Amino acid sequence: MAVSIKDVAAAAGVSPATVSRALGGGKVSAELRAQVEAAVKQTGYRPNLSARRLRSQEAQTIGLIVADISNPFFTGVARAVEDEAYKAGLRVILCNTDESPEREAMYLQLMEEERVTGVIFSPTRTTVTKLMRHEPGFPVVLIDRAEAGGRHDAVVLDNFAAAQQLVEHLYDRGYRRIIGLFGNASTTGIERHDGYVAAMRHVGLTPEARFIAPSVEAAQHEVAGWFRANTLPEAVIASNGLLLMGAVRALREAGRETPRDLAIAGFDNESWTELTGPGLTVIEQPVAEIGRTAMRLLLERLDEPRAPLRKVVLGGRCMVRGSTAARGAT
Amino acid sequence: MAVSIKDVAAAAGVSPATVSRALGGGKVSAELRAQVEAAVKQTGYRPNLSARRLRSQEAQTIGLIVADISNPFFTGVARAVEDEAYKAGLRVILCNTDESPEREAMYLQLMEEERVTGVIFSPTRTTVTKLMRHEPGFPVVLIDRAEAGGRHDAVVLDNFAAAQQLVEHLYDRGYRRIIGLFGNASTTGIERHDGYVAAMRHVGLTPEARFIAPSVEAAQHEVAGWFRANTLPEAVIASNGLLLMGAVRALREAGRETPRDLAIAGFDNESWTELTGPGLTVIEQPVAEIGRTAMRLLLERLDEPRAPLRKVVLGGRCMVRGSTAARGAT
DNA sequence: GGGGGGTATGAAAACGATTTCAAACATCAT
DNA sequence: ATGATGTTTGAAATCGTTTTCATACCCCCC
Repeated sequence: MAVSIKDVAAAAGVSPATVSRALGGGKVSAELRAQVEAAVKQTGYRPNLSARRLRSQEAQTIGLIVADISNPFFTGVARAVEDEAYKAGLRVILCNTDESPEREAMYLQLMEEERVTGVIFSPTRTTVTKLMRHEPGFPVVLIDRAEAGGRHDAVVLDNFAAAQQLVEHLYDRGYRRIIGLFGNASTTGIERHDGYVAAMRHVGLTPEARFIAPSVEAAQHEVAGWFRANTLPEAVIASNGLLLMGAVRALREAGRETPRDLAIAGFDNESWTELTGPGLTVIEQPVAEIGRTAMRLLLERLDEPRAPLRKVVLGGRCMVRGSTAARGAT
Repeated sequence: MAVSIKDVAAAAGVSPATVSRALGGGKVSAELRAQVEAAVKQTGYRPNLSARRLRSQEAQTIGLIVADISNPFFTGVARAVEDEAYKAGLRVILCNTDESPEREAMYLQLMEEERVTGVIFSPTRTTVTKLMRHEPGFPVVLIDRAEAGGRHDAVVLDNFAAAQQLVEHLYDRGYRRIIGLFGNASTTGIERHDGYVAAMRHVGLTPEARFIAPSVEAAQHEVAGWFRANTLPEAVIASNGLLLMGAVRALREAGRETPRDLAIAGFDNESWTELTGPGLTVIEQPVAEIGRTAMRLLLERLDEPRAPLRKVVLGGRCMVRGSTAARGAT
């Protein structure tokens, strides 16, 4: 069917071995190399990657398994990972799990069957514990979410400190009754919750936390409930971009405004947070840096499989905008 | 190294052929099948996809090459494609070109080397003409953007009609001086431009179109220029989500408001368009439907390679929001 | 009881590349 | 001139599957 290395060899009047060497950068006389290149051009030869991988036993491919491809945080990370991988001569298989443990398991198995070189992975809480049992046949670098035990390299945000920052900022601006909204699928939700609780206690306030599904709808429903029940707090902290959007939607639907009726702060500096109302105060994550670091950790791990585990913790930056203006200033 | 089908065969006391048949759904006695399954479990066997693909000559994999993975339009399409592919037992390799013809060429070549079953592709204008020369070794379904000549199946929005709709809507609301902002990388920009011009002429207005790079920054810069030069129109139509965001940003930076100072309408019903200012009037594209249809066309093409070409044109829906409230109503 | 027809199984070929190994040849020092 | 050494090339083995082909077996019917 398609043209194989044998056809090229025949056309160039050399052996398949020589063609392989000429294309793979081996030692070949300039004369034969030219013949081979001409033959390649003439026949329109394209190497068969399956055959190459089978024989050489290296896939030159990494898997990138993210929880939600429509979340700007992950697309940002993906972009950085892809750029770095490309520089290192590696291909990337991008997989989207939608926070579903079943799909995570499916993709991890697929990665084994593809015999990938390594995997960068943002697991759900469910899988993170399961990962510790069955050891896959490739190194794994966790991003965004890490295990407590820490059996894999990881790069994460300093979630505890970031949540603290938000609480302190709101406290400084005069807000006292502050509810925290956290995603229940990931470990980041827990860490941010812990930072929130610690900071609240530290300034002498009573923490009120809600763990909900990581979706716009769940957050919107939760916050809308506060309006209906007339139990609106002074401020809300949303643990990620989806929850943040849900909170904003609920506010708009109720015909209210931030910060007059409810101060809002959250995570993920998505481009729309700048454009809604007076702008939303958020923690900006160093997205590209996370992707680059994950790739670097993976490459180093491949180089040195027995090196000690490493967990890189990056700091977030608080972008203050109008949604947390000083209380009563309006 | 890893456990192969021979190891399983040895463990089960059968031949490799039998193992292959047992796993592949061939005819095997219940007894042996049970032995094989036990052996698979015991040895932890995972088939090697490279070997399988090499021998069976079918990749069971499609490539999905999109122009911008951080654009919600494409993530929406990708999600639908992935779901459908999964149902059909196909894997998906997702590639992001960032509207770069070089990366497009690179990925198309990669797809050839992977010997993929087929490709779904949103090409730049540059590549769409080049595609017509070199015929790749797999069927291609174009999405979002199609060739004029039409050598490949395609599924696109009715861009002409959608742009018309926006112009008519703005005209009805009392706006007269309407500038159109179009992306210069894709064929959609051209089609939307044509619809805009036709509709403007039809109602007796003078079209004023600008072709710019498909980025937030380019649009922001363009619109900001209008403020500086004091040549602000009454309304602007932005040809996609990025340009729309640029226009909104420029407006905010100038401290102005929509629709009082400038009416805004555009394409792509991204979730933030609902949350900014009084909401933005946009054309909603049937994202999931586009993905599903593309996958269906591809499967049908694989089934019937010689069937006549098909181009599916889907209609958009106009979501009217506050950014195009009747002129002077405020 | 012997031949025909189907079925389950295994041996071996094949997929398309890389890599090992050996052979051929050139180079150079003795 | 001879042997040692190194370099370039080709023949053949190999990677882990699937698939073809042959074989052995069973069942049934005449």
